[in-house]
Amino acid sequence: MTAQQAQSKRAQLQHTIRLAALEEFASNGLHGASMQAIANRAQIAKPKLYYYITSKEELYKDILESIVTKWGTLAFDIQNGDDPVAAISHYIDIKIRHALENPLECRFFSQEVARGAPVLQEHWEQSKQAVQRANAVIQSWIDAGKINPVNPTVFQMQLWAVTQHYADYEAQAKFFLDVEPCAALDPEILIKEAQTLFLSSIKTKAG
Amino acid sequence: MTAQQAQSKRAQLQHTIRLAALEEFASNGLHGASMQAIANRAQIAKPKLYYYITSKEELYKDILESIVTKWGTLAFDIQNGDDPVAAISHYIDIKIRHALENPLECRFFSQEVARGAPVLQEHWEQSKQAVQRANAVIQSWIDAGKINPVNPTVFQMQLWAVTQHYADYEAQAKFFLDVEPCAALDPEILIKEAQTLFLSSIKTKAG
DNA sequence: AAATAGTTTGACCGAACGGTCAGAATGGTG
DNA sequence: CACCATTCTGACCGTTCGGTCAAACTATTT
Repeated sequence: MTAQQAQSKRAQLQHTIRLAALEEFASNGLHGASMQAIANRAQIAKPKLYYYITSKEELYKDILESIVTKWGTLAFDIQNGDDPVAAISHYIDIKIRHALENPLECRFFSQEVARGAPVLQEHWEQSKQAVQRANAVIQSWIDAGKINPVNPTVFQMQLWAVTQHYADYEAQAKFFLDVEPCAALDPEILIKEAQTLFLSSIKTKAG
Repeated sequence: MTAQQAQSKRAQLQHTIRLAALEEFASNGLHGASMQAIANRAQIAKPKLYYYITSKEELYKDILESIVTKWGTLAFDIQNGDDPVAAISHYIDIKIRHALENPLECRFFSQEVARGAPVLQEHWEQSKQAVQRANAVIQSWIDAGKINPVNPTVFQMQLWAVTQHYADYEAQAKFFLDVEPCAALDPEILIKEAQTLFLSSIKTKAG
């Protein structure tokens, strides 16, 4: 085995562990997750697991941090500052697809927030800056008469709520939409309906 | 101590236990909750706790059942079948107030759903009937041209997502809205913004 | 006062928890 | 082959887990 192969094998195992931990934390939260269960999911012995991590809390913090970092890049970071319809449509599109494709990350995150976000708090300041930047853009749309007036922060939370919902309440959504638990939700209809909801609410009578 | 006083004291203690368990389960889920922690929150010794309950799972199921029963009565059970604006406005009003006043129940519920709703599943059939009844009403609004066409089930999930959000993500919402963690969110603005969102989306060009 | 019923608790159980460690296996390098 | 670093694991640590029980305490009844 070459050094590259060994490194790749190691990286692969680390990825397997992260996935196993993500599953366990997303289902049961920090306190409810069991290291034995994570080891079982990763199909390794518990001491082997501890060869690759330092502790339960560190593993939890690492995963949370990587989620926050990743999400920072796909925040409501409006590129098309002058076109509200395009910006909001695009955000809803990528956010719902992200929720359907990464439900574990989403539920991990909401588990943390449900606990009062003790670990997350360190990372919130940067999120707040993203929210405030978006607030400024939304406010400029309002001032320019491009959209009906709304509370920009509340509007962003509504966007978050609707898009995140299909990850957090995946089991319920599948049940109500008659989708088999093993099958995937259809993103197209959810995206379309969400876009309809938010775009018709912002449209001015002039537009 | 009279028999009535004893009964009342007993009922009061049972209520204290339920509240302590609700807090613990809402924060940490079924697996993450500790019976010792529940006893501590209720300020009683652990064997005393077990004098009033049978087991952790039974306590969890009892609380979940009482939540589902209570929510069944305030479901999207449209009284004003002929007035979509009034029906939706009223639903948003009571649902957001309920979320702000009972965040623990809401988070208990979403913790259960995040796990895949293993315990909740028994109760879902009745929820589905409520959803389907509401679907019929919404469809009748569409057929009568009173509202723009939407997918009725998705529309209900969007309503649920936005209203439930302020309980599930209470910590985040307070942070972004600059509300102290100990203070309460202002229901009026959240209700108003939610009503604006959903009512402007359903309004027909004719209306 | 004695008997009875309901309530509370210290001490304890086996199991599972997060985590450790010495040593066995494994693999690349001289 | 010997050597060394990396990877892996059986056995184990102290603690906490959900849960029990006999005994003590309190309150009501006779």
